[in-house]
Amino acid sequence: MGRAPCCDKANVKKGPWSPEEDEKLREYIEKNGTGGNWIALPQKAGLKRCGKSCRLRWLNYLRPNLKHGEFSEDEDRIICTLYASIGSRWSIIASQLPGRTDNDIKNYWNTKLKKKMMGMNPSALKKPHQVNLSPMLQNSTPSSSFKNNHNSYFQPHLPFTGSESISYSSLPSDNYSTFESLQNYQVSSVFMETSCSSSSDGSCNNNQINHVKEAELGYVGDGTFGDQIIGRLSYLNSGVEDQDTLKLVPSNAGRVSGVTDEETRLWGESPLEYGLEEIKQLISNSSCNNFMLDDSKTGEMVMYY
DNA sequence: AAAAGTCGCAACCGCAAGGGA
DNA sequence: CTCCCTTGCGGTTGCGACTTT
Repeated sequence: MGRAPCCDKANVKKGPWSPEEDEKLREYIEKNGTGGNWIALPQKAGLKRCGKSCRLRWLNYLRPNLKHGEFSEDEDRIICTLYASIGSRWSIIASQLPGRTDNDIKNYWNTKLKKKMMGMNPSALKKPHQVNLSPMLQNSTPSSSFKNNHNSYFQPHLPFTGSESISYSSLPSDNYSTFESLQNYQVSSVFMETSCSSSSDGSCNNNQINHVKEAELGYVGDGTFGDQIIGRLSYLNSGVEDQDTLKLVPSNAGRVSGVTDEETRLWGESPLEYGLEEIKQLISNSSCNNFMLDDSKTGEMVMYY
């Protein structure tokens, strides 16, 4: 027995939306809202469309304040940096680009930006596959493990609370060429501000301060500069659990020109500290060398390469 | 001028998660 | 606790527009 269809396929129209349908949908939602039920909406709005289709059309095209047209250099950089950090999690990426939808960004990445960034290195665009990160973490000697400021080594799961800051300062270093040199990283803030979301649900969590409940940290890369210590934060936020990704950057990193104060505010010290060359390298690393966290695994950390 | 190839975007599909009954 | 419904997400497809041969 198959999965129940979300709507009566025989009686719904598919394909491109006509201006009349757009108008009906826009008018209905502006007057009544979505009513929290997309499935029932098309019938109420007098549309012969699947609820999912209505939702998609509204979120990706009709919703107010959507930006259409060319992506700016800044947007390019944000997309590239985030893609290198978290992979194809378009909704998260979209949440950092007001007015852009996940679908927009996904299409833009797949059709233009990927080629723009990686034009000279097509082999870097092959599909990632998974490797298990656990052995790498387990086999790390103490000298190359991450220490927090209580002198304990990080495990893939490291619960912590409050505003404790994390720093890695015990390792020797005068260059960035080795794993050992991943030092002086710190979480610039464990109280992170989230920007207004433009993700496909259309919701908007303006400037909420989320209290970190738990962090999962892992080392991402092969030990060369451009690698990342990347992690995931769970928040305690008035009963609402949410997650975000953090990236630890060298505390002595300089600012990259062109990074706005607004971006810095949104991101603290993190991803936008990269210039285009570093981004390119990160993309290359994340799909060839290749490391992306798979958050579907919790007991052990998994990477793609 | 026409056919073939490529590109870009909108839309669809199916799975997983969330949440209420 | 389980089931079922709805939503959200990311991958994929379809197709019109444009370019090349």
